[in-house]
Formats: sequence, C-alpha cells, structure tokens
Amino acid sequence: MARLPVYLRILIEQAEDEVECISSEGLAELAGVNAAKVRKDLSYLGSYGTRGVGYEVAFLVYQIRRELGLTHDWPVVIVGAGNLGQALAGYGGFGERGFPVAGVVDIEQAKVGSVIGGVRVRHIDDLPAIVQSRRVSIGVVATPPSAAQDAADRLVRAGCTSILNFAPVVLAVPNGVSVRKVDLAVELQILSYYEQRRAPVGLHAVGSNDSGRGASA
Amino acid sequence: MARLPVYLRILIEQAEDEVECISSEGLAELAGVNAAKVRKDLSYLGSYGTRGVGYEVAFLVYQIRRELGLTHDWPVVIVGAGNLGQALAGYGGFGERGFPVAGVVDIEQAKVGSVIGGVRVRHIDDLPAIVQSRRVSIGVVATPPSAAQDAADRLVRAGCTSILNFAPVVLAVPNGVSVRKVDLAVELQILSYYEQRRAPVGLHAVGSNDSGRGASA
DNA sequence: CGCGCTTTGTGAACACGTGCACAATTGCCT
DNA sequence: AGGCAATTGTGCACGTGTTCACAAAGCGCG
Repeated sequence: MARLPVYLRILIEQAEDEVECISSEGLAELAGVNAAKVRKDLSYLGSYGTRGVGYEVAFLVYQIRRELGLTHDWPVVIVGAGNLGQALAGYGGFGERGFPVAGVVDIEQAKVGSVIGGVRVRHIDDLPAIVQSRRVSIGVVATPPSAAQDAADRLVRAGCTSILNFAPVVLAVPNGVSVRKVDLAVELQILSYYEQRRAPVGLHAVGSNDSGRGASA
Repeated sequence: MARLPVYLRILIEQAEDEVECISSEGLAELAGVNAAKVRKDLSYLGSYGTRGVGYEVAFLVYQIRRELGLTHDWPVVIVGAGNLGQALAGYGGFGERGFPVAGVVDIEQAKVGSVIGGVRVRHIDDLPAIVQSRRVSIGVVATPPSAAQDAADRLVRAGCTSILNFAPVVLAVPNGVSVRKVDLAVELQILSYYEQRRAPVGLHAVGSNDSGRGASA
C-alpha cells in the first residue's frame, strides 16, 4: 500500500506536535483521503486502535515503520553525477528520512573527485565495492536516458535489488528486482492533459475536473 | 490515462529510429504493459490503426500530443531555488519535452539574482507578473515542506491552475486546480517495503516479488 | 480474385480498490 | 454500575481498470 508512507509522515509530524492520539477521521483529513480507507489500511497492518478513542500515534508510527522496513537505515547509491544526481545527493531529505547516500558514482572521469553534499563522487567501477561494503540494496538511476539501462545492469550485478529510476526509459531487470520510476516530464504531461481539458477553446472553465488529488479549500 | 506519456516517449524514439509502423504488441513490450491495454488506450483516443498492420508511428505521435495538449509549449514556473529547484531549473529535460522554465522564484533575497540553467532567480513577489506575462498555468513547488502551502497559495492567486508538488505535504487548493505530488522519500520507502519483504531474516531471497513494474530480463 | 495470415477493436468476465453503513467495543459521566 | 457518545473494524455493494478471447478488417500471395 502506497499510502502508508504518507500516513507515516503525518503521524511523525503529529508526534512532534505532541499529539498522542488520532482518530481515523483526523488522519484521513490530514492525508487527504477517505476515513474508511485509513481504517482499512491500518487494520491490514494488523495494528490495533482503541474503539471510541482512536490510534495511539507513537504505536502507529512504530507499526508502520516496522511494516515498511524502516526500522533501520537503507543506504542508497546514486548513479550519475549530472544535474539530477547532484541535486539528489545534495538534497538533505534522503538522509533525514532514513536513506543516507552511501555514494555517488559517474562514468566520466571528469566528474570523479568532486564533492557533492558531503559525498565524494567516485568512478562507476567502484560501484560493486560501495554496494558490498556499505550493504546497499537500493540504487538510484540519475543518468541520461541512453545510459540508464547500463546503470541498472551495473547496479543489479553489484547486488542491488531495488532501483529508483529517474531516467525516462523502461528498465529491463531480472526477476526479483524492484523498480520504481519517477518521470518528471510525465507528471507535467499529465497536468497539461488536465489543463487542456479545462478550457478547450479558452471558454469559461467549468466542472470539478481535478486530477483526483485536489482538495477543496 | 497516465500511460499516454509513456507511449508518446516510446513512439518518438521509434520515429527517430525511422520506424514507421508499430504493432500494439511491440509497443506494449517497449512500454512494459499488456498489449490489450495498449489497444484499448489507443482506441480510447479515437485513433485508428490499420488491422493486420499496426499503427503508423507519426500519426500516433500527433494524436497523443493532441490529446495530451502538447501541441504547444507549457511554460512552468518553479517556486523555491534551493537544491531541488536549482536542479529542476538546470535539468534540461523540461524544456526539451515542451515545458520551458519561464522563471524561478524564491522568497529569500539572498537567492535572488543568481542564474540557474540560464534563468535568473527572481523574488517571489514577481510571481504574478511572471505568470501573467508568460501565460504560465503550471507551477512547480520545490520549497521546504513548511513553505509549500504558502507557495501553492501564491501560485493559485497568481493564476496557475496546475501544481506539481515536490514537497512532502498534502496541499490544499481550490476546486479546479490540479495537483500532482512527487515525493522522493515515499518512493524509497515503497522500495524498502519490498526489500524488507524479500528477505525477512536474511534468508535466500525467493519469489517473483517485484513492485509490479519490474520486467523480466 | 479469393484465401489465409496478421493485427486491430471491443464485448464480457474478472480482479481490485473504494466507500458506505453498521455492529462491536471502549471510555466517560452520572 | 449502567447508559451514552464516540470510534474502530469489517461485510457488502459499487465502480473502475485489467485481461482474455474473438469477430471484423485489412494485406499479400498464389
């Protein structure tokens, strides 16, 4: 269930605000989803709330962390030290959320040696060493499209079993390797689709034609 | 349909390789989906292939572009000139795919004036002017979480009707405004979920337990 | 000119995720 | 101690998206 991470983030925020208990309805509103869905998701966890009261925030955080495998850090290695790779390495959000950057590698010698976000860029030939020594199982592909499949192959050979792919290509990987794709242009194209439907000829925009994630004000 | 952009990218690639005609099965394999799904998606476009032959690539590209509203460029404005905002602005992929960066704004005067990817960072107070003069309808939120809602509000007030949100928060927007969220940490957490399920106690990893997007090699 | 091969387009079964509604359970207040 | 209000957990119906399977339709070859 792809909603658990969202719940988790909200619950952690609530915990920081010293909220000890939250109802499914409250959590649903914060997450922008249906209350019944929240309950079903949480009950699927086997997690227990207390009827008449709600869910204990700290306990839920623990349970979701456990379910998501976030009881320990997952170091990630970034392949590709171009614009995107640099941004990802420099973006502090990964480390904070339990995904420290174990290394950044690139195929170009010219990029090797520079330091990004406290991590020195190493050559892609060092990938197996990094993956094994740091026990990395998640690789991030931040290369140009033409190099993405090679990057993925190298990650798999080095022992990574999960790949987060930012390149706009469909990666072929062996069975047992998970791939998730983030294609920024696709997101924009979906938005443009709704934009275009909104006002076909520049006429009065009408209808509640949102992307399915818009919330009323 | 969120798959059209994927088809489009593949078809454009095929066109560059001088492929003139493609079958639903071929396209399906390249896109990593079911052939029947491809046919249904394309027939939903009202687009016509020729039975016994396949689809004419150039015509399909045109049709999908039309459906997605990609017959003209959609300038975007980026709010937040931090790590992510800089990367997005510097990332050439946007402009190439029809989404030129019309401007980058930040609330901090210290960031104003610097040039990123050929675009000068301007103050967020200039947002309405940029949006109106460049006819921007898509805004990108690349701020820290705490500033994201304010950024979204400003975008909406300035006249944007679509928002691509990189901040890990649920944005509240008026009806008629589309929001799409890209949360990098969530993607990693989903991967960690599968990682954790893969080898509960470090035992022999088994099964075809992929994320639903893995392709066999 | 007709036959067979290939591929599209689509009707129908199926699976899945969603949302409602309600019984069960808990805590609180009297 | 008992009743009431609040909230969870879940059976059920519904809508959506997916997949199969097959008829319709075009192309090439004999």
